[in-house]
Amino acid sequence: MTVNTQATPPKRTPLSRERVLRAAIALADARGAEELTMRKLAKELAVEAMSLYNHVANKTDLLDGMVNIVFSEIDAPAAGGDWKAELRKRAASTREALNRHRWAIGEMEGRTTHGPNNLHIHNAVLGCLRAAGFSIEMTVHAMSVQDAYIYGFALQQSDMSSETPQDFAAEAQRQMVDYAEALADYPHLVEVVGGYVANAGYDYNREFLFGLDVILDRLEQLLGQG
Amino acid sequence: MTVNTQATPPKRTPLSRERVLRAAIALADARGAEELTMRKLAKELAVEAMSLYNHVANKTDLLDGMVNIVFSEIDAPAAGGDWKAELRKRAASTREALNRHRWAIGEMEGRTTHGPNNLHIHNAVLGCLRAAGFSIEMTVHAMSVQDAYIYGFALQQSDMSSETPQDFAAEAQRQMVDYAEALADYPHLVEVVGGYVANAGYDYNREFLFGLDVILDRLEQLLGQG
DNA sequence: GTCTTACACTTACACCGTAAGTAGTCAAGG
DNA sequence: CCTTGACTACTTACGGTGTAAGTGTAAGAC
Repeated sequence: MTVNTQATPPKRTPLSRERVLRAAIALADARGAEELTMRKLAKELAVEAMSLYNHVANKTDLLDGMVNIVFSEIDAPAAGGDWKAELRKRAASTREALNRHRWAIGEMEGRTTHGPNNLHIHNAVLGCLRAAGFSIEMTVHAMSVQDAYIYGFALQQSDMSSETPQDFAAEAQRQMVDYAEALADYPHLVEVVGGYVANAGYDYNREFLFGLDVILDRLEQLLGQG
Repeated sequence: MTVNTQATPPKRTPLSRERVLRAAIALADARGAEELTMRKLAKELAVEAMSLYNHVANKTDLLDGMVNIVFSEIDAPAAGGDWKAELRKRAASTREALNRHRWAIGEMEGRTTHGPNNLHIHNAVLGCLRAAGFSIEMTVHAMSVQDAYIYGFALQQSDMSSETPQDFAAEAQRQMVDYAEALADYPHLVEVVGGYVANAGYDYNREFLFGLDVILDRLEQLLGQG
């Protein structure tokens, strides 16, 4: 005899779109995008797969909702302050969000519908650039180059298995051995990856910020001379 | 009675890894990555699905082979010449290749094995930068920022349905109508997309080259002062 | 009490990648 | 000539996928 005297099995909290999306993100974070299936997600929620369809229209809608939540984790830049600092903050928080949710970068590709949080961030970036004094035309250029860099960097990072500089160095050394027979064809890869990265390691964050400042510094020059 | 007097049905050319990969690329180019299935590919080759496995180990191997072919379409930069021009050529040909094969950018994500053509290009880029006088450390930075930008730009472009500036302008105007009720929340998007892009259009190639020169020009400055 | 609405359930289907086994073709060795 | 053995294309089958369609039931409205 259980404590539960008042009928009904253990009393499960009801499903909701929010709960479904959160669980989906947790599952994708933990096990990767290809492991996110309607059946496995349902099991995680102690429910049958088809029940999910009472809260999301289909799997694409599920992914749209998940991506929208990821965008909510990005800091929108403020207009009128130190524009470079604001844009750096936005870039860093974007990278961090895409880093927390590795699957997201892949799911954004080819998506034609942009969620409200995505629009909100981009509106803020445009506002920040305009307030800094960029012309409309230059604002378009500036946002375009930043976005390409930020997402591209996240994409690159998702290609690499190793995370910390030490891991990366170890991985680089392992690959040097694996590919040994072919390395004669790639002398510069040997020099750079084998002779430098394998020792110094590769700090994603430092690397990201360096490239970001390459872009922001040049944009600042163009702003001054425009 | 056909001309074929010598027995055997129409005499089909035998399968080969090359033929399988080419057909797979053609199918993915024409109908998108998600339409590329072993069965549909087999049908395209007038063969049964399982026959493909005599020439590719599995679907991942198929995709690896396809990606490797895409990399073969990229111009490797020469070392010792005008390094900015060489790297511009490499960047442009990469963008063009990823543009011809929209599915490729998505299939490169998360792939840990790099094909020989990929290694060849990156070796050449490193060689070009080293010959231009960059330190090893700066060479790593320089390649990293360029790669992120190039792939990121391709990723962004794959998100947009429209191709030509005119198409883009039309699309922008259509979206302005669709989202009309929410636009009050995004004044800067309205200004830039509605007031400028919708009229002037958006030239991907011009945009790409502008951002690329932002990066290359700043790298040149850093080379001079380093 | 009855009716409506919401939502989780079951069943079913067409499609996927691919493991396993079968059969036809074609070149080399006798 | 026939035999053999290697290829390679075939058939069948399995467990997985997203989701259409229909069923059952519990809570709230009158």
